Amino acid sequence: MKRNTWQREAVREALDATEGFISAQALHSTLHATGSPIGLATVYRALGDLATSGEADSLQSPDGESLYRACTTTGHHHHLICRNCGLTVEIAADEVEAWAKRVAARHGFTQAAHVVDVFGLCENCTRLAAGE
Amino acid sequence: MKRNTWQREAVREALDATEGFISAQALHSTLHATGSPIGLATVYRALGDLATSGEADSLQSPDGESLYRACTTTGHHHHLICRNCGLTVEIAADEVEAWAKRVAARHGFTQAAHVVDVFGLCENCTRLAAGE
DNA sequence: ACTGGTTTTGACAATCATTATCAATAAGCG
DNA sequence: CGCTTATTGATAATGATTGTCAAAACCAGT
Ligand SMILES: [Zn+2]
Ligand SMILES: [Zn+2]
Ligand SMILES: [Zn+2]
Ligand SMILES: [Zn+2]
Repeated sequence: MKRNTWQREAVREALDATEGFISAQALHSTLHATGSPIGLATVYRALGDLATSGEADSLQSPDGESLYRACTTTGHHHHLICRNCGLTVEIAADEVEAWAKRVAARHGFTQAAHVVDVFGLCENCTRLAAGE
Repeated sequence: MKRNTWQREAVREALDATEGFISAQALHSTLHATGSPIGLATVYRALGDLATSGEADSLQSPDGESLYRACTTTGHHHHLICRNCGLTVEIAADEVEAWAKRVAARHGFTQAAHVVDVFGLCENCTRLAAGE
């Protein structure tokens, strides 16, 4: 059976309090900074569980790190992510869903899943970059 | 200046001879298997260069490995990949390109790039899986 | 509230891919 | 052919993630 521990709750809350995607390492640091003695391995496990149960979304950063986020939208969706500050916008893209399904079917592929993410500079970060 | 070495050529050829995406480690093994004494670090460097120069495409496997492929299509495109045998189909997706541009603009994002990949089971692997 | 069986934790070791070092090697130019 | 310098490769270093396993924490049942 699945037990409730303050550690899991702490991870859930820390993730909720985070704007944008964050790595397991970074979340662990954040927790430590606030005085929590939670272990690193536990953070990894909790994030993995949250992702599996669908309570959190996960994706691979361009350099291969796993990033997590507590999403407000419950269903399947995608993300528009600022590569500088991490600001994230959730995107519903029926158009892309249909396309993915269609293209897989056309080539005889089954059990198709897809990775669709857009990375860019948000309005703020664009301004800041321009001011350089 | 950029020099030509048999090592770089060997990597290029091995990549050309490979159907589907392959990791640096795997390509290094393949090369060794054919008798080449090329070093692992060199394979990493060569693949990185090929990817940078646009001669090879790269993407992150679902578990975070960097995979490379010598693509026939020169321009920007995406992939439909068999997660079992690695068979890869190159896909042009103007529809998705337009969508990505549109969604970024709508939220004030600039310098938008995108990751769009479809993973599934190819026709063959689907048959094999069914026969289990 | 106490207890026992089971799950979870966490410090630490182990893995695994990738990158950094740096002395030895080999392109390419004259 | 020599010189200059980019490239190589054995190996160490890094860094994220996972495995280990005894100790601690849960929680259902008493
Ligand atoms: Zn930003
Ligand atoms: Zn989707
Ligand atoms: Zn296949
Ligand atoms: Zn595209």
